[in-house]
Amino acid sequence: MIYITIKDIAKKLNISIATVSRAFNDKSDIKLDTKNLILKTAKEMGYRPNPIAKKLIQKRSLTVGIVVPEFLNSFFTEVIIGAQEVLFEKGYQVLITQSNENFETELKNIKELEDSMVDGIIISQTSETKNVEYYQNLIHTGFPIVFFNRVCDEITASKILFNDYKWAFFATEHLINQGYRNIYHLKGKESLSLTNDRMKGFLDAHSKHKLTVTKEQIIPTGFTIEDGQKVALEIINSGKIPDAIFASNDPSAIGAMQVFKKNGFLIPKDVAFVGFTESKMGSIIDPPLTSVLQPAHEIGREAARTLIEQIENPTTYTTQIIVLNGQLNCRESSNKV
Amino acid sequence: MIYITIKDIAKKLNISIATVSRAFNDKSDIKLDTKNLILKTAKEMGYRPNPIAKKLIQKRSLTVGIVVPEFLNSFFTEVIIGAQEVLFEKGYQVLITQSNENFETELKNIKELEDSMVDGIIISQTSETKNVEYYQNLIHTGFPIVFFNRVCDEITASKILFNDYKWAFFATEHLINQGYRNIYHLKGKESLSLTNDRMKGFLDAHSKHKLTVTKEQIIPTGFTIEDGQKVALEIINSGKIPDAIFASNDPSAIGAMQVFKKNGFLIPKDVAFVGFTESKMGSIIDPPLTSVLQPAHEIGREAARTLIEQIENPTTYTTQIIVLNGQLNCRESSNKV
DNA sequence: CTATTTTTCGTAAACGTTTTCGAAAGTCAA
DNA sequence: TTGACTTTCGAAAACGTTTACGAAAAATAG
Repeated sequence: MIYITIKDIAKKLNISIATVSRAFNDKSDIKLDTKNLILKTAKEMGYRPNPIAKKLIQKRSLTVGIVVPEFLNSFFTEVIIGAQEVLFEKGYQVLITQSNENFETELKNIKELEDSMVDGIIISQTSETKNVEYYQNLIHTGFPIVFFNRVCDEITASKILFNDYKWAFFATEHLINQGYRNIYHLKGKESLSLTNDRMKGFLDAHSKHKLTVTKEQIIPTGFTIEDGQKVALEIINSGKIPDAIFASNDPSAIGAMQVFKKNGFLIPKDVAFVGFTESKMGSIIDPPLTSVLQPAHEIGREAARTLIEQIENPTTYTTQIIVLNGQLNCRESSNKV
Repeated sequence: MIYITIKDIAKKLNISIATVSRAFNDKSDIKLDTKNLILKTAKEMGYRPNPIAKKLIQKRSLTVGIVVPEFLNSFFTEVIIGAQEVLFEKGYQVLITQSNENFETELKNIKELEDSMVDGIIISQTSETKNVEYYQNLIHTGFPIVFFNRVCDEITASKILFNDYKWAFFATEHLINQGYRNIYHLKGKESLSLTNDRMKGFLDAHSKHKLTVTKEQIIPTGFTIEDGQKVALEIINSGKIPDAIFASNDPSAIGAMQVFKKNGFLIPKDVAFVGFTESKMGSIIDPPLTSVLQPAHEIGREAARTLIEQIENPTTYTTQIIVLNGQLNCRESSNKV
């Protein structure tokens, strides 16, 4: 690879490299004629500005990191796509890492991103995140960071959120309105605020309709299909069968539903299912899964926008909490009749 | 952000920056004592080497680009994960772009990656790729590039392949062995070699069993769920119903199967289905979809390995064609009886 | 036509590294 | 002690940009 530099252009035109540089940066102190001449010959010579040299002198990497628990899940993929859209448009490169639901990997990713000198980070934490100290130090130094979806209450930083309480409430109320009375909730890991928000929505929907909830209706679970399968087996083996299950995400709902189906239960006649954070999978299974649609794409875009704002206005910027709206998509899996 | 540089360390220890640099690069011409002293104080001062400066002087970006048609599809996501694993380990950063099955976007991505001065590119082309000129020029300049999965025959470069012919043959033969006789093939876009390979496998399996294939058994289709749905409707409306469908990928198989189910056909009694490039979706639908498993993860790793080899041995490297093995996972969707 | 302002450009430093070259210091044998 | 190596280090250039500063040239005012 042989690269053309501004030096080559300068030499060819018998001008200084400063002038060539000015031509490319829309500076005012250059004559239009020379600017055009430079741009023209640069094009002819096949010049491409070296972004690395630019980054070095400007002391900005024009790179941001994204940390997600995993990206086989279509929700996170959608978020990433949305974020990339606005980041690319603004000239940022994107480094994507996954923590595999492991807190140490998450921290390792963060540190590697720091070593890569990213200008900022967008992150959805693992369900194992306990130690928030590292984040608080980072934020304290003014490092731009935006959280989304999986967030810790203790951390004060910009966050792109979803009203988990409200939509869990609606989802539960939907089941109640359909006539289901013995509803189980598969709740996620304790450390995440969304876990408690969704559970609170579940509980308050019951309260509103004067229904009591017993302790055994609430079952801690993980976020994977396998977690759902495991918990479903336990429920079936216990002999106490609910008439509906509200899972705190789609994969666990799908896993549970699979097992119930396999064991001869009719969906939704015997047991109804509602998921959360609608996934493509949910709509192709049989019966299609009722779920809360999160605006994943918009979450990504909003996170990117917020992060860029923070990066480009380090002094004036103040943290933002943005709550986006969702939608309950009712499908067959929760249709009593 | 205030960064510590080797200058700061040099000043503090009253030595030259050259020596500090040597300490970090395992150079031989430095005394062990001074090296240890430097590393120790560097750590104390919180020094982090600036990767951008390093890249500039070494004239390597230590970055590679990946171009995929989309990454909502779990196959490509898996490939990316595999590739990232080995690339990260070797110190490379990864820039991921998607072409949205659009050739112009694909080319735009390539050019942007070039502008980012990536050291190499891993790519799976869109099904619309027609003009191979740009690639041939690129390859001719010695630019490291590895193709996988979606590949053009006309391009001579390193490729990580799958034996599409063989596995399409096996998949078809499986249907024939099950007793299906009127099998339709949903084939993909012409421009991809895998399209023809899979079709040839389909045809040859029929020949082997002395079955003739009529023209209407082969239907050109796209690669999405929607494409599958559309073509299924057309088939149903035509009134000529096959007893099995071999699609050239999972989403189109899934889309078609959905429509047949909705129209009252029993799977696999009335119509059997076989997909290709096994996806997570295929295993959770009802009935589970028979499909050819491609070693996506390994494809990614192999592509990365090959690319790195090419980047790091520009003179001695010769192009490699690597064919990986797969597996036919027979599930309910193609189980006669 | 001179004085002043404005426009346009070149010089040189800077960004944080790596690396070549040569010099100083240390080691060893005789 | 001398000479010949060997080890260890520093000075300085280089990578390809941007930009502060000042000078030259052009434009304007009087």
